[in-house]
Amino acid sequence: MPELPEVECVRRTLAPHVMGRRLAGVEVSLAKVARPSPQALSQGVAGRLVTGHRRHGKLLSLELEGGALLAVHLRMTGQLVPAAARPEAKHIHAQVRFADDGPSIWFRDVRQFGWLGYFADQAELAAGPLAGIGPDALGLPPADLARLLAPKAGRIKAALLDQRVVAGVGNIYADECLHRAGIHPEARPRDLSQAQLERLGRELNLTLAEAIARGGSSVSNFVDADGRPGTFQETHRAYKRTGQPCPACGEGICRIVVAGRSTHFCPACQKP
DNA sequence: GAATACCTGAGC
DNA sequence: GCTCAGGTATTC
Repeated sequence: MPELPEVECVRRTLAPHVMGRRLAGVEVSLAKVARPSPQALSQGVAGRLVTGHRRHGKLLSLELEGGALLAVHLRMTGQLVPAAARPEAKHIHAQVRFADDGPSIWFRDVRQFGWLGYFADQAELAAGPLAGIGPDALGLPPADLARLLAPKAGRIKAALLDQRVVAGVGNIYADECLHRAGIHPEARPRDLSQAQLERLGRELNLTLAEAIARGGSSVSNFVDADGRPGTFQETHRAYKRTGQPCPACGEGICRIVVAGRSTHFCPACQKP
């Protein structure tokens, strides 16, 4: 968290705050959040217009005049908040400033895992944070997901969380789409049918699209770039619902650990 | 492919 | 005061 839907919501709400504005620099108060360094980040972006915005998996990037990019990874608790949202003063590690002296964008991150980076062009981004990353999960044809998963010998949940297989799925949406597809999180993709894997692909697409429509899941401190939380957590069927009834059959939701991650599933709907 | 490190705050 | 939360790089 934030995962693909939350990053997508940040992208969409951030756009009106930054598009067409000229950057002045980035003031960094915690050096490790700046890549490759606070100086290189600030000098790299300074003077450039923001001309576009993209997302690949959980990585957000602003396209700058001349082909350079300002990329942001929110990791666990990162937030991008415009000054208008009156962010809490604590845990703000960087301020993205604009030449028009208008409102800055603040980078806030309680756990300090997230980062902002300057990349000279798409190739540098592709060779860096996007190296080895699989196709974006949003809109991925179910047959493609099935083909990517089919040869995997490990647990299906581990494969979904592996960004090299498919980009953007984290713990919440892995549990949610496995529940909707009726697949046990410890199942091995290799042992599943083509039909089961394609159903998973369809459910993943539906889950991500619904989550985006509801502004994402706010399970810890997630807010979009307008400071607003999402509501998709209200419709979670498995994630963090240990002991509560499965919405499909009424059985109690179970919690186990898979791939080192807390995992929630219905023992009746998701038989091994 | 699994364990560990990185972090801080929430909840016991 | 302890455990847990979890995305990803690193290390076994």
